[in-house]
Amino acid sequence: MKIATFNVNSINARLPRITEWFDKAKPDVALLQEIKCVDEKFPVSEFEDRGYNVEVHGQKTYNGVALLSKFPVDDVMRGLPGDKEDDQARYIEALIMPDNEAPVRVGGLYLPNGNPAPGPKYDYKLKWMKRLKKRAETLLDYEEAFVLAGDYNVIPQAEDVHDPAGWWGDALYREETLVAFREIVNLGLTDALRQADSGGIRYTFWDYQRGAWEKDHGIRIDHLLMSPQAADRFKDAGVDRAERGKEKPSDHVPVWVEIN
DNA sequence: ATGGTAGAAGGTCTA
Repeated sequence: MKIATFNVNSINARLPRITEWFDKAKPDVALLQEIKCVDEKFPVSEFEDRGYNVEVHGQKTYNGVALLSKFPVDDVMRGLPGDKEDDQARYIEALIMPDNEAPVRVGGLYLPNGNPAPGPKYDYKLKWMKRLKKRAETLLDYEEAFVLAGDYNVIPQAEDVHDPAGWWGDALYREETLVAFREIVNLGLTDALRQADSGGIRYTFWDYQRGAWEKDHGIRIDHLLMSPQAADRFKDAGVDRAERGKEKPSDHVPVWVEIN
């Protein structure tokens, strides 16, 4: 089963790129972030026509996530538990039920950027990460295969950024962020890209500004974290880097994992 | 030392 995550930076602005990528990459499950539209404006039929079940957790202007699956889905959950005041659409989860493979639960997430740090937006990011940790703990208790994938807005370590010294202190790359991220990973999750043999670890985001793509000034912030039961089924993972060089691209590229 | 770009919405914010 191929599970992909892709921060599309507006589903409607990106529609030609996305449908083209779907037809080529053929993910079984796709988790999309920053769709930037309400549920009613999501181009559902574009994906239903390609054989996907479509689950959307939309929001006007900002954020918004979606889950697309070739297989039947159950237990769909919209929103990350743990804060009733939080009305930002950043999390969607479902149980994927293939016909002749074991089921896999997937969570698609758009973790808050958190800049400027320190400040209220950064506080929100750290709180959100604590809630995500809680959710991961709950899912681990089920002792089943799951993948938490999305735009984490976290640069895990120096090799994941072109200019570590320049980035240090940013909300994506500072001590409290890394501690919070490690607390989640250290529950027993495996970063899929780090398992990939060949060219697995690559950047997944290049800013639109300052010619970041041309200079390969990227960062790795889109991650797929696997539970032990999913990690045992790991086959391969990769980054569809070429998408960044196309016409009207997102500033992120798709990242995927294949499990048996 | 500031602004460079992109998107949605709408005359500004977020990234």
